[in-house]
Amino acid sequence: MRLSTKGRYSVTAMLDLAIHDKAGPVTLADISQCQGISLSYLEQLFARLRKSGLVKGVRGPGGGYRLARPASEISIAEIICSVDENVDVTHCKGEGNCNDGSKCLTHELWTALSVRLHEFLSGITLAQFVERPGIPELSMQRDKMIGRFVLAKKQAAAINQGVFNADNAVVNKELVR
Amino acid sequence: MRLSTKGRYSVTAMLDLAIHDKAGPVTLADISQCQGISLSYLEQLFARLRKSGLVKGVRGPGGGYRLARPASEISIAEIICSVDENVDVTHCKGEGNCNDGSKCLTHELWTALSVRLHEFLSGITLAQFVERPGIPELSMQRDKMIGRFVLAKKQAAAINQGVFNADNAVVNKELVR
DNA sequence: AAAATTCCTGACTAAATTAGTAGGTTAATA
DNA sequence: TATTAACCTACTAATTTAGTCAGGAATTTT
Repeated sequence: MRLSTKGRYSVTAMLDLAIHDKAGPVTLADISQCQGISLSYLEQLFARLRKSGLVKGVRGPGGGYRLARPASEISIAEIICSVDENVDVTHCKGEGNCNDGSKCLTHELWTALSVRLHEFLSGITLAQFVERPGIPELSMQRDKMIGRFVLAKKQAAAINQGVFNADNAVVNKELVR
Repeated sequence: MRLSTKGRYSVTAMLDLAIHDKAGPVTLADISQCQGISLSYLEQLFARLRKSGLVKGVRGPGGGYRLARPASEISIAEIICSVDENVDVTHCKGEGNCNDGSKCLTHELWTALSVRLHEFLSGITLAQFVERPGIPELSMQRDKMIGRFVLAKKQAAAINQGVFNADNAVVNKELVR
């Protein structure tokens, strides 16, 4: 599992979509302006997100992109994996013979870590972020300044606990079998 | 927080050091051979690890690198951060005005995620990995095939100097075979 | 003391990835 | 029909990654 700027851009863009999900599609031009990423580069990223079934494109005026599924069913791990094609980590192409004929030990250890990391990010959904206290208000404030008019009440009502609860701590402790 | 090949190389190399910690220093040439990374590139990575106080270099014949602290006190997060200098994520240099004058919302959300990820990796130590069942045995098996008889060599040298008493000799004998 | 071994440093190069550009087409709306 | 915005392909520039080279400096063995 890799974590580069590509993944970061995608996650933040998806967050943008999640925040405005109920207000309709979000254009890439808006995201481009708000986050300082070039439009065409965004298009490349969204082409992958679309192929992975994470977003749906809506053409024509008033169109844009929206989440293909509820934000509560889209994990951070999914987003990152869809844009960062996973590279071969091992150098031995899974044949298991790294220079000395025996199984490569440290590579296996790294793989184990990578799996745990993936599990961790799989447990975090877009919804958990968007529903954090204060976020809906901030979102509205920004939209106002830009000129986007979006929903008001429903989001404001969606205030509950913070993003991360005790679940993650459990994952952490289970790391070493 | 970033997670690139640089971080992966460093973590796997540090795992190698942790595994052989009791047998003495590990040379970069060995790691280079075992993991298929170039020696000079490893030297670059280890220069940073050393500056971060994670490893200690031992010069001269029989030298190499070893952990500066017990493996139980070195986290994966530390290793990754020491080689991957953190880039400015926000594009607004912390001034808080991303294009529209208001605070950049999605960037903050990303930062929140990044913090949690860091916490997650900070909770994982090298020792937790190395001490998994079966690992020490595998490690020794591999060393045998490569032709490293580090422990035996060190032990012999130590006995010549009269360091080991009978009890230690027994303990180390078990380690070798 | 000499030789072998290994760390350490800096400058340089090739490959890969990232980021951005340009120029279109298709589909939906007004 | 004109406009909007997704969608697509190919190309380019910038940056990062990975590796190379050459030359020390420190330390142990012989």
